[in-house]
Amino acid sequence: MPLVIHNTLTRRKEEFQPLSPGRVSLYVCGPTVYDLPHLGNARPPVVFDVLVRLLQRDHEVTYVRNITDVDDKINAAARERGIPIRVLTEETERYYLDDMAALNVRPPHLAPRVTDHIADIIRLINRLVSTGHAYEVDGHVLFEVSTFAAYGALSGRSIDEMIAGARVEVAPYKRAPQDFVLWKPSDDDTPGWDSPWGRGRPGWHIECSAMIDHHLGSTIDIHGGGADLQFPHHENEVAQSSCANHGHPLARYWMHNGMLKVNGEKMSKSLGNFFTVRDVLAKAPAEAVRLLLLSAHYRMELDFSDDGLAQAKQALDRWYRALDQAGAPAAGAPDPSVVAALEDDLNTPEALARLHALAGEVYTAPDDASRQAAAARLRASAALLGLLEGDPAHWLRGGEDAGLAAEVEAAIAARMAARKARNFAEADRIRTDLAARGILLEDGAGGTTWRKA
RNA sequence: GGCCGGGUGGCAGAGUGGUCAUGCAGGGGACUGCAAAUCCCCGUACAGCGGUUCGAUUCCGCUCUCGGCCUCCA
Repeated sequence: MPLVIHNTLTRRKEEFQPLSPGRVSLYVCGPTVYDLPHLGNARPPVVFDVLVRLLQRDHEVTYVRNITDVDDKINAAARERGIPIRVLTEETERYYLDDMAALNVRPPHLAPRVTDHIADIIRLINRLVSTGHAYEVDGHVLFEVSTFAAYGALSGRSIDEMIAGARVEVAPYKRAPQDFVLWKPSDDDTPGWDSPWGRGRPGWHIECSAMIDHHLGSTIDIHGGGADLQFPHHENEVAQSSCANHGHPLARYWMHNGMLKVNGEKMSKSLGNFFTVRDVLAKAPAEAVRLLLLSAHYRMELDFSDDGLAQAKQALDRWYRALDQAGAPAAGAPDPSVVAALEDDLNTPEALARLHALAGEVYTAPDDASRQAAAARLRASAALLGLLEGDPAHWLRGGEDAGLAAEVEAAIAARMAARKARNFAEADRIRTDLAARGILLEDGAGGTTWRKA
């Protein structure tokens, strides 16, 4: 089955064909590092991590996710905290990478920083100025939107509509209200770099165009990001890059993930209704958080709730228990049904339903051999989603607390003896005591096993 | 106001022009000394109103409603 992707450019599903067979270039907009990432910020990395895992089965993937470390919000945050900008951005980048690692997001192949690409940005702007797509006014360089006929194609809006919207910033130096900044002057207290237009810093959108151009070339296969970036960010990227590259399209497939919501509203810094990834990791296992983020289709909105988190944990309990019962998992191949679900525009809910079916096969297997085969398929299938890669015993019984394990085993033995003697009051007392400490016993055909609640 | 995307059983959440999602919760049963786990069975769900059709939750139109973007945003 071929991979099918919903392309924002055409608003329909299309069969994915990379520009060069067997090779895929992917760019996803990364974080602006001024504050701890919230759960909504984690959705694109998790979603596109699954895409990369899927693509890597038969493609050589080059995945770039930038770090934006030049931005006015960064400047403001650093000023507020009274720390150097560099300290803030490095600290925040560290937090971001740690949080993503906790969510089992594999690092991208390249994670370029804007500060390392100022020269590329200046060169790109120069190309736009010299070809008449950008103009300089008082140290500002602006992109002249009217020079790009296809402007609005990605986000599906016309310039007329946007002007009618009248919320576009109308700065006196702009030739037209929809023109946007490529370069702006910096005062002495603001980070800046020397340029043909004086000391200044890049505008918001140009960085991505410059880094894509530098690392991946003029046309990439897939560009991803949050739906809220579709306009103006991605629209402006398209305009800049196309105009700087003789009309070559920036990306052939655009993918946008839906917003994470809290109580029906978009989770966002400005609304203040956000949970940082750290907040959430404090109350649920990281893998449950990852599962929750994959429990709705990536293009749909996803309402975050503690109940959803609890359900995700329950599902993992069931799956890990299946793996645990099957013994040491052998290497396996993913189940075709899971692959097919993911190849259908990353239908993770369907894939998760298949995982439940595979777990059922483990539980109903007639013999050890078929049970292990089913478990191997479950594990390999889940790995495409970045799930069930941990040790089942660790998930169910916790870390290497040998003392606890020995103690529980001793209690289980004592209970077994009481049961043999038909002293059920004593047996139940032992079980109840353990339950009070969060240890649950499960009597199976092969003896009694235990797990943490 | 303009543009875009949703409204599916108690909840979460896929999908389809004509017997099935799936998970959680709930009910019944099996197993068990009892639990837990697991297995089996169980729900006239597709916002409303029209239309197309032999047949629509699925296609079309309208209405209501929720959210996103249009300003920083993943």
